[in-house]
Amino acid sequence: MLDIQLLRKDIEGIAKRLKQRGFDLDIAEFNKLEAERKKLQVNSEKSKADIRNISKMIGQLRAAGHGIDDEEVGDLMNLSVDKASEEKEWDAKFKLNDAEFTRFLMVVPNLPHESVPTGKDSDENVEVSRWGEPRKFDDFEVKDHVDIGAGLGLDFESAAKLSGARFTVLKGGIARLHRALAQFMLDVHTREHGYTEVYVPYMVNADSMRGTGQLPKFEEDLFATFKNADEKLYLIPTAEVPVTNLVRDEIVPGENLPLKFVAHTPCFRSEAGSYGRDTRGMIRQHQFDKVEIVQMVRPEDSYTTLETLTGHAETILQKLGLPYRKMLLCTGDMGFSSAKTYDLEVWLPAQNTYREISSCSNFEAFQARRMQARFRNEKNKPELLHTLNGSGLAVGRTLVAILENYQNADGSVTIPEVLRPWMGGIEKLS
RNA sequence: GGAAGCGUGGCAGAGUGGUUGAAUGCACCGGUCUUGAAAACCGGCAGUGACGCAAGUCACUCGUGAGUUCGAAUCUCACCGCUUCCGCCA
Repeated sequence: MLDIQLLRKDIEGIAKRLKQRGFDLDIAEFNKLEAERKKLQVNSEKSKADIRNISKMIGQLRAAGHGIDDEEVGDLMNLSVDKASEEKEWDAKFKLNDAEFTRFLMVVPNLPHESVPTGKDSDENVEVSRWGEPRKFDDFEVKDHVDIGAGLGLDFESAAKLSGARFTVLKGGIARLHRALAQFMLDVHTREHGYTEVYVPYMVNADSMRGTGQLPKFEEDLFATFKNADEKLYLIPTAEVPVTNLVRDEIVPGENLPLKFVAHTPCFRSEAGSYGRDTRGMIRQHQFDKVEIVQMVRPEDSYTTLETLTGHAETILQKLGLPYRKMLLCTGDMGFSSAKTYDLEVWLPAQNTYREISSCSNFEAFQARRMQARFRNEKNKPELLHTLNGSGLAVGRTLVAILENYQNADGSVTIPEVLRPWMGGIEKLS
C-alpha cells in the first residue's frame, strides 16, 4: 500500500510514476473520495467531542451532588441524545467512505524505484550481468529434462493420474536429488549467509495474503481450502507470505534488524491465465518447492540489501556451476508489490535460452505498511521497516537445470560435486 | 469434542460505570552526583489518525465486533486467540 499522505500531496506525480508500470490511477475518483473524507471525518469527530464534553459536565454535576432528575442534568442529557443521532449519521457515512478508500488503495501497485528502467513488458528488461559459459553439446543431441528424466524416475503420468496436469512425481535418485538441492541451499544460506531457518504454515489466512499483496487483487492465482463454511485458508504461493508476515503487527527492537530468514516450503499456484504455456515438463507446476530468503531491514539499508540478497541467490547458482544471467526488470514487468526486482535466469540448453529461476525484490515499505510491521528507530519511535525477498532458489527449476546441463551422452546425469555430500557420495544418476 | 479460566501500554501488573488514555514497577531516554561506571535522586516516556503555515487542538484505540447508557477498560451478547483439565488422535 502506498502512503496516503503522498497521494494527498502529489496525486499527479504519483499517477505519472504508476503510469510507467502500466497502471492508470483514477485521479478523479481519488479527489472525490478525499473531499468527502475530509468533510465526513471532521464532522464526525466534532460530534464525538461534543458528546464527550456534555457527558463530562454531567459527571461533574453528579459529583457535585446534583440528582438525575435535576433539571440542569436533564437538559444536558437531552442535548447529548440529539448530538448522538447527528454523530451516528456522520460516522456511518465516514465509515462507508473509509471502506471505499481502502478498497481503492489496496489495488494500487508500488511505485517503481528511480533506478528501474521504464518499459512495457519482459522484452524491455535489462541484462545486468552474465555468469558461466553455456556448455557445448557437439558430440550428442541435447535432450530436455522430460526425456532425460524419463529413465531416472521423473514421472508425469502417475502425477496426472493422482492430481491432473501440472504435477510431478519423483522416484528414486531423482527424488533424492530434489531433496539434496533443498538441503544444500538451506545449508549455504544458514551457514554462509547468516539466515535463520524457519518452518512455517503452508496454509495462511486472508490477512497474511493481504499483508504481502497477493490479496485482494490476485485471488484467482491462489488455491484455497475451507476450514469450515465461512473460514477460508489459502495455500501459500511462496514462503514469502508466511515468513514476511512473521513481523505483521509487530514493533521490532531496532537492534534486532536486519532480520534474515530462510525457509524451504512447497508453493501452490493455480497458474490461471497461463494455459498452454510451459505445458511440457516441470517448469510450471501447481505445486513446487522453493527455498526462500527474506529480510526485514532499516529503510536506509534496503537497496544495498537488495544487492547482497541477490548475491546470495547467485551464490547457489555459482556453486552448482549453472550458467545464468541477471536481469533488471523494467517497470512494466515487475510484480505488484515490488519497487525494484532482479530476476536470475538459468541456462537451459534444451530450450537454448535462459529461464527464470529466482526473483529478488525490494518492497520498501509497501508490504510493511499493509502489515503494520515496524521497528523502533533512534528516536525510539516506531517506523515502518523495509521488506525484501528472493528465491534462493526455486528447487524444481534447479532440478530441471541440473538434469539438462549435466546430462551425458549415455542418458545419465552427473551430480555436481557440491551436492554429493547430500547424495551419499554418488557421482551419477543413471 | 466437553469443562473452567484469561486477554490492559515495549514487558510485568493495578484498575468493575463518571474530569482514566489508564496507578505502580521494570525497561528506555535526558539530567544531577562521580575521575569514570554502578547505585541513588530528579525529569521525560503508548500508538494511530484528522485539522492547522505553525504553536497547538481534537478524535480513535484496554483481543475484535455489536449492544445497553447522557457517559464503558469496567455491564450484555457474539466472535477470535491463549492457558489448564478431560476425551480423541499423527
